[in-house]
Amino acid sequence: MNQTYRHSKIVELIEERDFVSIDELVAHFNVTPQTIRRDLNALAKTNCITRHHGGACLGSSTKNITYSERKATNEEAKNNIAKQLVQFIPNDSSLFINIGTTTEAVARALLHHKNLKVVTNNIHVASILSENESCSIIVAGGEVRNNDGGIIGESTIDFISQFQMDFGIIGISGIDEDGSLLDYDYREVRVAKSIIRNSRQVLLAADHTKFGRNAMIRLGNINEAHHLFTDFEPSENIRNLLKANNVQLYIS
Amino acid sequence: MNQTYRHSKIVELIEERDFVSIDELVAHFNVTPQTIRRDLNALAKTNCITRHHGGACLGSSTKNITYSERKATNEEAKNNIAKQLVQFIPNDSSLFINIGTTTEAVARALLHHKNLKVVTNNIHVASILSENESCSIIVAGGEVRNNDGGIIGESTIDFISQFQMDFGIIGISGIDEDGSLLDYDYREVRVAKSIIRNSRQVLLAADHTKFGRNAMIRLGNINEAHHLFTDFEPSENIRNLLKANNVQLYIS
DNA sequence: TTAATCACGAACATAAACGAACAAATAATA
DNA sequence: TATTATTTGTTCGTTTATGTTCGTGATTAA
Repeated sequence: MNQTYRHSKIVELIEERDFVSIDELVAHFNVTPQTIRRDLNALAKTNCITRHHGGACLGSSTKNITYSERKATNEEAKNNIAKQLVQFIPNDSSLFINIGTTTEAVARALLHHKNLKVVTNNIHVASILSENESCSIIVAGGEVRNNDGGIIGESTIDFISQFQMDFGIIGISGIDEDGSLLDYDYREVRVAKSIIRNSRQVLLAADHTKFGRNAMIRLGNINEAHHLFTDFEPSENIRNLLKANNVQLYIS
Repeated sequence: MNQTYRHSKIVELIEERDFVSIDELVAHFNVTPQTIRRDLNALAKTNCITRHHGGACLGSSTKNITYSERKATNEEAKNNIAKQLVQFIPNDSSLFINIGTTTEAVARALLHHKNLKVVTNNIHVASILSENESCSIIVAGGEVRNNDGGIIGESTIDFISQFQMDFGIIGISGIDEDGSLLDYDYREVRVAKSIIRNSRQVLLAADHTKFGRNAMIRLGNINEAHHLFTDFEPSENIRNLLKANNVQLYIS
Protein backbone atom coordinates (compact mmCIF):
# COMPACT_ATOMS: atom_id res chain seq x y z
CA MET A 1 0.00 0.00 0.00
CA ASN A 2 2.35 2.71 -1.17
CA GLN A 3 2.03 6.30 -2.21
CA THR A 4 1.37 5.90 -5.91
CA TYR A 5 -1.27 3.31 -5.37
CA ARG A 6 -2.92 5.51 -2.80
CA HIS A 7 -2.84 8.53 -5.10
CA SER A 8 -4.59 6.85 -7.97
CA LYS A 9 -7.06 5.29 -5.58
CA ILE A 10 -7.85 8.66 -4.05
CA VAL A 11 -8.54 10.19 -7.44
CA GLU A 12 -10.82 7.27 -8.21
CA LEU A 13 -12.70 7.71 -4.98
CA ILE A 14 -13.17 11.42 -5.57
CA GLU A 15 -14.40 10.86 -9.09
CA GLU A 16 -16.83 8.32 -7.76
CA ARG A 17 -18.44 10.40 -5.08
CA ASP A 18 -17.44 14.01 -5.81
CA PHE A 19 -16.03 14.56 -2.34
CA VAL A 20 -13.95 12.61 0.17
CA SER A 21 -13.11 13.60 3.71
CA ILE A 22 -9.70 13.11 5.22
CA ASP A 23 -11.24 10.88 7.88
CA GLU A 24 -12.64 8.55 5.26
CA LEU A 25 -9.29 8.29 3.55
CA VAL A 26 -7.50 7.74 6.85
CA ALA A 27 -9.82 4.86 7.66
CA HIS A 28 -9.63 3.51 4.14
CA PHE A 29 -5.84 3.45 3.83
CA ASN A 30 -4.94 3.11 7.48
CA VAL A 31 -2.43 5.95 7.53
CA THR A 32 -2.20 9.17 9.49
CA PRO A 33 -4.17 12.29 8.54
CA GLN A 34 -0.92 14.07 7.88
CA THR A 35 -0.03 11.59 5.17
CA ILE A 36 -3.42 12.03 3.54
CA ARG A 37 -2.98 15.77 3.67
CA ARG A 38 0.35 15.44 1.94
CA ASP A 39 -1.28 13.22 -0.67
CA LEU A 40 -4.13 15.61 -1.30
CA ASN A 41 -1.86 18.62 -1.53
CA ALA A 42 0.35 16.85 -4.03
CA LEU A 43 -2.65 15.77 -6.09
CA ALA A 44 -4.16 19.23 -5.95
CA LYS A 45 -0.97 20.64 -7.44
CA THR A 46 -0.71 18.36 -10.42
CA ASN A 47 -4.06 16.73 -10.84
CA CYS A 48 -7.57 17.98 -11.27
CA ILE A 49 -8.78 17.87 -7.67
CA THR A 50 -9.46 20.82 -5.41
CA ARG A 51 -8.43 20.91 -1.82
CA HIS A 52 -10.92 21.82 0.92
CA HIS A 53 -11.02 21.99 4.67
CA GLY A 54 -11.42 18.40 5.75
CA GLY A 55 -11.07 16.79 2.35
CA ALA A 56 -11.02 17.34 -1.38
CA CYS A 57 -13.38 17.32 -4.33
CA LEU A 58 -13.30 17.31 -8.10
CA GLY A 59 -11.42 20.17 -9.70
CA SER A 60 -12.99 22.76 -11.93
CA SER A 61 -10.85 21.94 -14.95
CA THR A 62 -13.62 20.76 -17.22
CA LYS A 63 -16.10 23.52 -16.59
CA ASN A 64 -16.69 26.46 -18.83
CA ILE A 65 -17.34 29.16 -16.37
CA THR A 66 -19.63 31.72 -17.96
CA TYR A 67 -22.14 29.12 -18.94
CA SER A 68 -22.02 27.47 -15.56
CA GLU A 69 -22.76 30.75 -13.87
CA ARG A 70 -26.07 30.91 -15.60
CA LYS A 71 -26.53 27.26 -14.87
CA ALA A 72 -26.05 27.85 -11.17
CA THR A 73 -29.77 28.15 -10.66
CA ASN A 74 -30.84 25.04 -8.85
CA GLU A 75 -27.61 23.30 -9.73
CA GLU A 76 -27.64 21.15 -6.65
CA ALA A 77 -31.23 20.05 -7.22
CA LYS A 78 -30.40 19.19 -10.80
CA ASN A 79 -27.40 17.16 -9.77
CA ASN A 80 -29.45 15.23 -7.28
CA ILE A 81 -32.15 14.55 -9.84
CA ALA A 82 -29.48 13.48 -12.30
CA LYS A 83 -27.83 11.15 -9.81
CA GLN A 84 -31.08 9.38 -9.11
CA LEU A 85 -32.00 9.21 -12.77
CA VAL A 86 -28.79 7.59 -13.92
CA GLN A 87 -29.28 4.75 -11.47
CA PHE A 88 -31.99 3.67 -13.87
CA ILE A 89 -29.69 3.54 -16.84
CA PRO A 90 -27.82 0.24 -17.04
CA ASN A 91 -24.49 -0.07 -18.78
CA ASP A 92 -24.59 -1.05 -22.46
CA SER A 93 -27.88 0.70 -23.05
CA SER A 94 -28.86 3.24 -25.67
CA LEU A 95 -30.41 6.61 -25.00
CA PHE A 96 -31.59 9.91 -26.36
CA ILE A 97 -30.72 13.02 -24.39
CA ASN A 98 -32.35 16.28 -25.37
CA ILE A 99 -31.80 19.93 -24.63
CA GLY A 100 -31.75 21.50 -21.17
CA THR A 101 -29.49 22.15 -18.26
CA THR A 102 -30.97 19.26 -16.30
CA THR A 103 -30.04 16.84 -19.05
CA GLU A 104 -26.50 18.22 -18.94
CA ALA A 105 -26.35 17.27 -15.28
CA VAL A 106 -27.50 13.84 -16.38
CA ALA A 107 -24.65 13.70 -18.90
CA ARG A 108 -22.15 14.49 -16.17
CA ALA A 109 -23.65 11.83 -13.96
CA LEU A 110 -23.28 9.33 -16.79
CA LEU A 111 -19.52 9.85 -17.07
CA HIS A 112 -18.79 6.60 -15.28
CA HIS A 113 -21.27 4.43 -17.09
CA LYS A 114 -19.87 1.97 -19.60
CA ASN A 115 -20.63 1.33 -23.25
CA LEU A 116 -23.55 3.67 -23.65
CA LYS A 117 -24.85 4.67 -27.04
CA VAL A 118 -26.07 8.21 -26.86
CA VAL A 119 -27.89 10.23 -29.48
CA THR A 120 -28.28 13.89 -28.63
CA ASN A 121 -29.02 17.27 -30.14
CA ASN A 122 -27.31 19.09 -27.30
CA ILE A 123 -23.69 19.94 -27.97
CA HIS A 124 -22.94 20.46 -24.30
CA VAL A 125 -24.10 16.92 -23.58
CA ALA A 126 -21.93 15.70 -26.44
CA SER A 127 -18.96 17.70 -25.20
CA ILE A 128 -19.32 16.44 -21.63
CA LEU A 129 -19.88 12.81 -22.51
CA SER A 130 -17.04 12.72 -25.03
CA GLU A 131 -14.75 12.32 -22.02
CA ASN A 132 -16.30 8.95 -21.31
CA GLU A 133 -14.02 6.75 -23.39
CA SER A 134 -16.33 3.78 -23.57
CA CYS A 135 -19.30 5.82 -24.67
CA SER A 136 -20.32 6.23 -28.29
CA ILE A 137 -21.97 9.57 -28.97
CA ILE A 138 -23.89 10.56 -32.04
CA VAL A 139 -24.81 14.19 -32.39
CA ALA A 140 -27.35 15.73 -34.72
CA GLY A 141 -26.01 18.32 -37.13
CA GLY A 142 -27.30 21.78 -37.87
CA GLU A 143 -27.46 25.24 -36.47
CA VAL A 144 -26.64 25.55 -32.79
CA ARG A 145 -28.99 27.63 -30.71
CA ASN A 146 -26.81 30.06 -28.79
CA ASN A 147 -28.60 30.26 -25.51
CA ASP A 148 -28.50 26.58 -24.63
CA GLY A 149 -26.40 24.74 -27.19
CA GLY A 150 -29.37 22.92 -28.68
CA ILE A 151 -29.63 21.83 -32.28
CA ILE A 152 -33.19 21.96 -33.56
CA GLY A 153 -34.97 22.01 -36.85
CA GLU A 154 -36.47 19.74 -39.46
CA SER A 155 -33.25 17.86 -40.15
CA THR A 156 -32.81 17.12 -36.46
CA ILE A 157 -36.20 15.40 -36.39
CA ASP A 158 -35.26 13.30 -39.39
CA PHE A 159 -31.99 12.49 -37.71
CA ILE A 160 -33.64 11.42 -34.44
CA SER A 161 -36.18 9.30 -36.30
CA GLN A 162 -33.41 7.08 -37.62
CA PHE A 163 -32.84 5.63 -34.17
CA GLN A 164 -34.82 3.46 -31.82
CA MET A 165 -33.34 3.66 -28.33
CA ASP A 166 -33.88 2.09 -24.92
CA PHE A 167 -34.35 5.36 -23.05
CA GLY A 168 -35.37 8.89 -23.90
CA ILE A 169 -34.21 11.42 -21.33
CA ILE A 170 -36.13 14.66 -21.61
CA GLY A 171 -35.67 17.78 -19.56
CA ILE A 172 -38.95 19.59 -19.66
CA SER A 173 -39.47 23.37 -19.40
CA GLY A 174 -42.88 23.35 -17.82
CA ILE A 175 -45.57 21.01 -16.51
CA ASP A 176 -49.12 22.30 -16.25
CA GLU A 177 -51.58 21.30 -13.54
CA ASP A 178 -53.47 19.11 -16.00
CA GLY A 179 -50.31 17.17 -16.80
CA SER A 180 -49.50 18.95 -20.05
CA LEU A 181 -45.80 19.02 -20.86
CA LEU A 182 -44.87 22.45 -22.13
CA ASP A 183 -41.97 24.14 -23.87
CA TYR A 184 -41.09 27.51 -25.32
CA ASP A 185 -39.92 26.58 -28.78
CA TYR A 186 -42.07 24.66 -31.20
CA ARG A 187 -39.08 23.26 -33.05
CA GLU A 188 -37.71 21.84 -29.84
CA VAL A 189 -41.12 20.39 -29.08
CA ARG A 190 -41.08 18.56 -32.37
CA VAL A 191 -37.67 17.12 -31.55
CA ALA A 192 -38.86 16.02 -28.11
CA LYS A 193 -41.95 14.40 -29.60
CA SER A 194 -39.75 12.52 -31.98
CA ILE A 195 -37.61 11.34 -29.08
CA ILE A 196 -40.68 10.12 -27.17
CA ARG A 197 -41.88 8.28 -30.27
CA ASN A 198 -38.58 6.47 -30.71
CA SER A 199 -37.81 5.50 -27.11
CA ARG A 200 -38.87 2.34 -25.35
CA GLN A 201 -38.98 4.16 -22.03
CA VAL A 202 -39.38 7.88 -21.47
CA LEU A 203 -37.67 9.48 -18.47
CA LEU A 204 -38.70 13.02 -17.61
CA ALA A 205 -36.46 15.25 -15.52
CA ALA A 206 -37.92 18.45 -14.07
CA ASP A 207 -37.00 20.35 -10.94
CA HIS A 208 -39.83 21.86 -8.92
CA THR A 209 -39.56 25.29 -10.56
CA LYS A 210 -40.98 23.73 -13.71
CA PHE A 211 -44.32 22.82 -12.19
CA GLY A 212 -47.14 25.21 -13.01
CA ARG A 213 -44.87 27.22 -15.27
CA ASN A 214 -46.59 28.66 -18.29
CA ALA A 215 -44.57 27.68 -21.29
CA MET A 216 -46.47 28.05 -24.49
CA ILE A 217 -46.09 25.02 -26.63
CA ARG A 218 -47.71 21.75 -25.72
CA LEU A 219 -45.31 18.89 -26.07
CA GLY A 220 -47.54 16.11 -24.88
CA ASN A 221 -48.98 14.77 -21.67
CA ILE A 222 -47.27 13.46 -18.62
CA ASN A 223 -48.95 10.11 -19.22
CA GLU A 224 -46.63 9.53 -22.16
CA ALA A 225 -43.71 9.25 -19.75
CA HIS A 226 -42.76 6.16 -17.77
CA HIS A 227 -40.70 7.82 -15.04
CA LEU A 228 -40.61 11.33 -13.60
CA PHE A 229 -37.61 12.57 -11.64
CA THR A 230 -37.96 15.73 -9.58
CA ASP A 231 -36.84 17.31 -6.30
CA PHE A 232 -40.09 18.23 -4.54
CA GLU A 233 -43.39 16.53 -3.92
CA PRO A 234 -45.67 17.66 -6.78
CA SER A 235 -49.25 18.89 -6.26
CA GLU A 236 -52.05 16.46 -5.55
CA ASN A 237 -53.45 16.86 -9.05
CA ILE A 238 -50.18 15.79 -10.57
CA ARG A 239 -49.71 12.99 -8.10
CA ASN A 240 -53.11 11.58 -8.98
CA LEU A 241 -52.38 11.87 -12.67
CA LEU A 242 -49.13 10.03 -12.23
CA LYS A 243 -50.79 7.29 -10.25
CA ALA A 244 -53.64 6.94 -12.73
CA ASN A 245 -51.22 6.61 -15.65
CA ASN A 246 -48.78 4.40 -13.86
CA VAL A 247 -45.90 6.87 -14.09
CA GLN A 248 -43.25 6.18 -11.48
CA LEU A 249 -42.29 9.20 -9.41
CA TYR A 250 -38.82 9.69 -7.90
CA ILE A 251 -38.10 12.54 -5.52
CA SER A 252 -34.50 13.28 -4.61
CA MET B 1 15.52 -17.39 -14.91
CA ASN B 2 17.54 -14.78 -16.75
CA GLN B 3 17.20 -11.05 -17.14
CA THR B 4 15.20 -10.90 -20.34
CA TYR B 5 12.74 -13.43 -19.03
CA ARG B 6 12.36 -11.44 -15.84
CA HIS B 7 11.85 -8.21 -17.73
CA SER B 8 9.02 -9.48 -19.87
CA LYS B 9 7.50 -11.17 -16.85
CA ILE B 10 7.61 -7.93 -14.88
CA VAL B 11 5.85 -6.04 -17.65
CA GLU B 12 3.24 -8.77 -17.73
CA LEU B 13 2.70 -8.53 -14.01
CA ILE B 14 2.37 -4.76 -14.13
CA GLU B 15 -0.07 -4.90 -17.00
CA GLU B 16 -2.06 -7.44 -15.07
CA ARG B 17 -2.47 -5.52 -11.86
CA ASP B 18 -1.44 -1.93 -12.66
CA PHE B 19 1.14 -1.84 -9.92
CA VAL B 20 3.84 -4.11 -8.45
CA SER B 21 5.97 -3.49 -5.42
CA ILE B 22 9.63 -4.30 -5.28
CA ASP B 23 8.96 -6.67 -2.39
CA GLU B 24 6.53 -8.67 -4.47
CA LEU B 25 9.00 -8.95 -7.31
CA VAL B 26 11.80 -9.91 -4.94
CA ALA B 27 9.67 -12.70 -3.55
CA HIS B 28 8.47 -13.72 -6.97
CA PHE B 29 11.87 -13.98 -8.66
CA ASN B 30 13.97 -14.69 -5.60
CA VAL B 31 16.59 -12.05 -6.32
CA THR B 32 17.80 -9.05 -4.37
CA PRO B 33 15.90 -5.74 -4.31
CA GLN B 34 18.80 -4.07 -6.04
CA THR B 35 18.43 -6.32 -9.04
CA ILE B 36 14.75 -5.55 -9.25
CA ARG B 37 15.52 -1.87 -9.03
CA ARG B 38 17.91 -2.20 -11.91
CA ASP B 39 15.28 -4.07 -13.87
CA LEU B 40 12.62 -1.48 -13.22
CA ASN B 41 14.88 1.44 -14.03
CA ALA B 42 15.88 -0.17 -17.29
CA LEU B 43 12.28 -0.88 -18.18
CA ALA B 44 11.23 2.60 -17.22
CA LYS B 45 13.78 4.02 -19.66
CA THR B 46 12.79 2.03 -22.69
CA ASN B 47 9.45 0.51 -21.98
CA CYS B 48 6.05 1.65 -20.99
CA ILE B 49 6.27 1.54 -17.20
CA THR B 50 6.77 4.34 -14.71
CA ARG B 51 9.03 4.02 -11.77
CA HIS B 52 7.88 4.88 -8.25
CA HIS B 53 9.09 4.66 -4.74
CA GLY B 54 8.60 1.04 -3.78
CA GLY B 55 7.70 -0.29 -7.19
CA ALA B 56 6.42 0.63 -10.62
CA CYS B 57 3.14 1.00 -12.43
CA LEU B 58 1.85 1.38 -15.94
CA GLY B 59 3.32 4.34 -17.72
CA SER B 60 1.38 6.89 -19.73
CA SER B 61 4.22 7.43 -22.15
CA THR B 62 3.21 4.92 -24.79
CA LYS B 63 -0.45 5.58 -24.55
CA ASN B 64 -1.88 8.26 -26.76
CA ILE B 65 -1.97 11.08 -24.31
CA THR B 66 -5.53 11.64 -23.29
CA TYR B 67 -7.47 14.59 -24.54
CA SER B 68 -7.35 16.51 -21.29
CA GLU B 69 -3.60 16.02 -20.96
CA ARG B 70 -3.05 17.05 -24.54
CA LYS B 71 -5.13 20.12 -23.95
CA ALA B 72 -2.84 21.11 -21.12
CA THR B 73 0.38 20.81 -23.13
CA ASN B 74 1.54 24.10 -24.46
CA GLU B 75 -1.64 25.79 -23.45
CA GLU B 76 0.01 29.16 -23.17
CA ALA B 77 1.59 28.92 -26.60
CA LYS B 78 -1.72 27.90 -28.09
CA ASN B 79 -3.50 30.81 -26.49
CA ASN B 80 -0.92 33.23 -27.82
CA ILE B 81 -1.20 31.79 -31.30
CA ALA B 82 -4.96 31.99 -31.07
CA LYS B 83 -4.89 35.59 -29.93
CA GLN B 84 -2.80 36.61 -32.88
CA LEU B 85 -4.85 34.59 -35.31
CA VAL B 86 -8.20 36.06 -34.35
CA GLN B 87 -6.91 39.57 -35.05
CA PHE B 88 -7.18 38.54 -38.65
CA ILE B 89 -10.79 37.60 -38.43
CA PRO B 90 -13.03 40.63 -38.91
CA ASN B 91 -16.49 40.79 -37.43
CA ASP B 92 -19.35 39.62 -39.67
CA SER B 93 -17.17 37.09 -41.44
CA SER B 94 -17.73 33.39 -42.03
CA LEU B 95 -15.31 30.63 -41.11
CA PHE B 96 -14.62 26.94 -40.87
CA ILE B 97 -12.93 25.65 -37.73
CA ASN B 98 -11.68 22.07 -37.68
CA ILE B 99 -10.53 19.63 -35.06
CA GLY B 100 -7.62 20.19 -32.69
CA THR B 101 -6.80 21.69 -29.35
CA THR B 102 -5.25 24.75 -30.98
CA THR B 103 -8.47 25.50 -32.80
CA GLU B 104 -10.29 25.28 -29.49
CA ALA B 105 -8.04 28.02 -28.19
CA VAL B 106 -9.03 29.97 -31.30
CA ALA B 107 -12.69 29.43 -30.47
CA ARG B 108 -12.14 30.81 -26.99
CA ALA B 109 -10.34 33.81 -28.45
CA LEU B 110 -13.28 34.44 -30.78
CA LEU B 111 -15.76 34.78 -27.93
CA HIS B 112 -15.83 38.55 -28.25
CA HIS B 113 -16.14 38.79 -32.02
CA LYS B 114 -19.49 39.83 -33.42
CA ASN B 115 -21.80 38.22 -35.95
CA LEU B 116 -19.55 35.40 -37.03
CA LYS B 117 -20.86 32.50 -39.00
CA VAL B 118 -18.97 29.39 -37.98
CA VAL B 119 -19.13 25.91 -39.44
CA THR B 120 -17.29 23.27 -37.44
CA ASN B 121 -16.98 19.55 -36.92
CA ASN B 122 -15.56 19.98 -33.42
CA ILE B 123 -18.15 19.82 -30.65
CA HIS B 124 -15.84 21.53 -28.18
CA VAL B 125 -15.53 24.48 -30.52
CA ALA B 126 -19.31 24.50 -30.91
CA SER B 127 -19.79 24.28 -27.17
CA ILE B 128 -17.34 27.09 -26.45
CA LEU B 129 -18.59 29.44 -29.17
CA SER B 130 -22.23 28.90 -28.32
CA GLU B 131 -21.66 31.37 -25.52
CA ASN B 132 -21.07 34.10 -28.03
CA GLU B 133 -24.62 35.30 -28.43
CA SER B 134 -24.09 37.09 -31.72
CA CYS B 135 -22.42 34.16 -33.35
CA SER B 136 -24.21 31.65 -35.50
CA ILE B 137 -22.74 28.17 -35.29
CA ILE B 138 -23.45 25.28 -37.56
CA VAL B 139 -22.13 21.91 -36.50
CA ALA B 140 -21.74 18.79 -38.59
CA GLY B 141 -23.66 15.76 -37.37
CA GLY B 142 -22.46 12.22 -36.83
CA GLU B 143 -20.50 10.10 -34.45
CA VAL B 144 -18.28 11.99 -32.04
CA ARG B 145 -14.73 10.77 -31.71
CA ASN B 146 -14.10 10.31 -28.02
CA ASN B 147 -10.52 11.36 -27.78
CA ASP B 148 -10.92 14.88 -29.16
CA GLY B 149 -14.58 15.58 -29.76
CA GLY B 150 -14.20 15.58 -33.53
CA ILE B 151 -16.90 14.53 -35.96
CA ILE B 152 -15.48 12.92 -39.05
CA GLY B 153 -16.67 10.75 -41.86
CA GLU B 154 -18.20 10.89 -45.30
CA SER B 155 -21.28 12.82 -44.25
CA THR B 156 -19.11 15.46 -42.62
CA ILE B 157 -17.36 16.08 -45.93
CA ASP B 158 -20.68 16.43 -47.71
CA PHE B 159 -21.79 18.76 -44.99
CA ILE B 160 -18.70 20.95 -45.25
CA SER B 161 -18.96 21.08 -49.02
CA GLN B 162 -22.30 22.85 -48.78
CA PHE B 163 -20.58 25.98 -47.56
CA GLN B 164 -18.22 28.51 -49.03
CA MET B 165 -16.62 30.54 -46.26
CA ASP B 166 -14.27 33.48 -45.92
CA PHE B 167 -11.74 31.71 -43.71
CA GLY B 168 -10.72 28.14 -43.00
CA ILE B 169 -8.93 27.71 -39.68
CA ILE B 170 -7.01 24.49 -39.52
CA GLY B 171 -4.98 23.15 -36.63
CA ILE B 172 -2.44 20.84 -38.12
CA SER B 173 -0.87 17.79 -36.41
CA GLY B 174 2.48 17.83 -38.15
CA ILE B 175 4.47 19.80 -40.70
CA ASP B 176 7.32 18.05 -42.49
CA GLU B 177 10.53 19.74 -43.55
CA ASP B 178 9.40 19.73 -47.18
CA GLY B 179 6.24 21.61 -46.27
CA SER B 180 3.89 18.63 -46.23
CA LEU B 181 0.96 19.05 -43.90
CA LEU B 182 0.39 15.83 -42.00
CA ASP B 183 -2.24 14.24 -39.82
CA TYR B 184 -2.93 10.94 -38.09
CA ASP B 185 -6.42 10.13 -39.34
CA TYR B 186 -7.26 9.89 -43.01
CA ARG B 187 -10.89 10.74 -42.40
CA GLU B 188 -9.89 13.92 -40.67
CA VAL B 189 -7.57 14.69 -43.53
CA ARG B 190 -10.44 14.44 -45.98
CA VAL B 191 -12.45 16.87 -43.90
CA ALA B 192 -9.55 19.29 -43.74
CA LYS B 193 -9.03 19.07 -47.51
CA SER B 194 -12.67 19.85 -47.96
CA ILE B 195 -12.31 22.88 -45.71
CA ILE B 196 -9.31 24.13 -47.70
CA ARG B 197 -11.24 23.71 -50.93
CA ASN B 198 -14.17 25.72 -49.68
CA SER B 199 -12.37 28.59 -47.97
CA ARG B 200 -11.31 31.83 -49.58
CA GLN B 201 -8.37 32.11 -47.19
CA VAL B 202 -6.69 29.28 -45.29
CA LEU B 203 -5.21 29.99 -41.86
CA LEU B 204 -2.94 27.33 -40.39
CA ALA B 205 -2.29 27.16 -36.66
CA ALA B 206 0.58 25.00 -35.40
CA ASP B 207 2.72 25.37 -32.32
CA HIS B 208 6.41 24.56 -32.64
CA THR B 209 6.01 20.96 -31.43
CA LYS B 210 4.23 20.20 -34.69
CA PHE B 211 7.24 20.93 -36.88
CA GLY B 212 9.13 17.86 -38.02
CA ARG B 213 6.62 15.58 -36.34
CA ASN B 214 5.96 12.39 -38.18
CA ALA B 215 2.24 12.09 -38.65
CA MET B 216 1.31 9.64 -41.33
CA ILE B 217 -1.30 11.03 -43.62
CA ARG B 218 -0.53 13.78 -46.06
CA LEU B 219 -3.09 16.51 -45.97
CA GLY B 220 -1.58 18.85 -48.48
CA ASN B 221 1.24 21.29 -48.75
CA ILE B 222 1.96 24.39 -46.81
CA ASN B 223 1.69 26.39 -50.04
CA GLU B 224 -2.04 25.82 -50.01
CA ALA B 225 -2.28 28.04 -46.95
CA HIS B 226 -2.35 31.82 -46.95
CA HIS B 227 -1.28 32.42 -43.35
CA LEU B 228 0.66 30.38 -40.83
CA PHE B 229 0.48 31.13 -37.12
CA THR B 230 3.05 29.58 -34.78
CA ASP B 231 5.08 30.34 -31.67
CA PHE B 232 8.71 29.78 -32.77
CA GLU B 233 10.79 30.69 -35.77
CA PRO B 234 10.54 27.68 -38.14
CA SER B 235 13.56 26.13 -39.87
CA GLU B 236 15.18 27.81 -42.85
CA ASN B 237 13.67 25.26 -45.24
CA ILE B 238 10.20 26.09 -44.09
CA ARG B 239 10.88 29.81 -44.10
CA ASN B 240 12.03 29.67 -47.70
CA LEU B 241 9.02 27.63 -48.69
CA LEU B 242 6.74 30.14 -47.07
CA LYS B 243 8.43 33.03 -48.81
CA ALA B 244 8.40 31.31 -52.20
CA ASN B 245 4.69 30.59 -51.92
CA ASN B 246 3.77 33.92 -50.45
CA VAL B 247 2.48 32.47 -47.20
CA GLN B 248 2.43 35.06 -44.42
CA LEU B 249 4.12 33.94 -41.23
CA TYR B 250 3.09 35.18 -37.78
CA ILE B 251 5.12 34.31 -34.71
CA SER B 252 3.64 35.04 -31.30
C1' DT C 1 -19.26 37.84 19.44
C1' DT C 2 -16.33 34.20 22.10
C1' DA C 3 -14.74 29.77 23.24
C1' DA C 4 -14.09 25.08 22.01
C1' DT C 5 -12.88 22.05 18.56
C1' DC C 6 -10.82 20.54 14.71
C1' DA C 7 -7.91 20.88 10.68
C1' DC C 8 -3.79 22.65 9.11
C1' DG C 9 1.25 23.05 7.98
C1' DA C 10 6.06 23.11 9.80
C1' DA C 11 9.63 20.74 11.94
C1' DC C 12 11.76 16.81 13.38
C1' DA C 13 12.56 11.55 13.87
C1' DT C 14 12.73 7.07 11.91
C1' DA C 15 12.60 3.40 8.88
C1' DA C 16 12.43 2.00 4.38
C1' DA C 17 13.89 2.60 -0.32
C1' DC C 18 17.26 4.42 -3.23
C1' DG C 19 21.63 4.77 -6.29
C1' DA C 20 26.70 4.35 -6.57
C1' DA C 21 30.55 1.66 -6.25
C1' DC C 22 32.69 -2.48 -5.95
C1' DA C 23 32.97 -7.65 -5.53
C1' DA C 24 31.40 -12.11 -6.91
C1' DA C 25 29.23 -15.11 -10.12
C1' DT C 26 27.84 -16.34 -14.54
C1' DA C 27 27.86 -16.24 -19.60
C1' DA C 28 30.17 -15.34 -23.93
C1' DT C 29 34.13 -15.42 -26.73
C1' DA C 30 38.84 -16.21 -28.30
C1' DT D 1 41.11 -23.12 -21.23
C1' DA D 2 41.78 -18.25 -20.48
C1' DT D 3 39.88 -13.88 -20.94
C1' DT D 4 36.42 -10.67 -21.29
C1' DA D 5 31.69 -8.93 -20.82
C1' DT D 6 27.53 -9.16 -18.50
C1' DT D 7 24.72 -9.92 -14.65
C1' DT D 8 23.90 -10.24 -9.77
C1' DG D 9 24.95 -9.58 -4.82
C1' DT D 10 26.85 -6.55 -1.09
C1' DT D 11 27.82 -2.48 1.32
C1' DC D 12 27.04 2.21 2.50
C1' DG D 13 25.84 7.00 2.41
C1' DT D 14 21.74 9.60 0.71
C1' DT D 15 16.98 10.43 -0.29
C1' DT D 16 12.10 9.68 0.43
C1' DA D 17 7.84 8.41 2.82
C1' DT D 18 5.51 8.33 6.92
C1' DG D 19 4.58 9.17 11.79
C1' DT D 20 4.78 12.44 15.70
C1' DT D 21 4.48 16.69 18.00
C1' DC D 22 3.11 21.35 18.37
C1' DG D 23 1.79 26.14 17.40
C1' DT D 24 -1.42 28.52 14.26
C1' DG D 25 -5.54 29.29 11.80
C1' DA D 26 -10.25 27.92 10.43
C1' DT D 27 -14.95 26.37 11.62
C1' DT D 28 -18.86 25.91 14.51
C1' DA D 29 -21.90 26.17 18.45
C1' DA D 30 -23.07 28.69 22.29
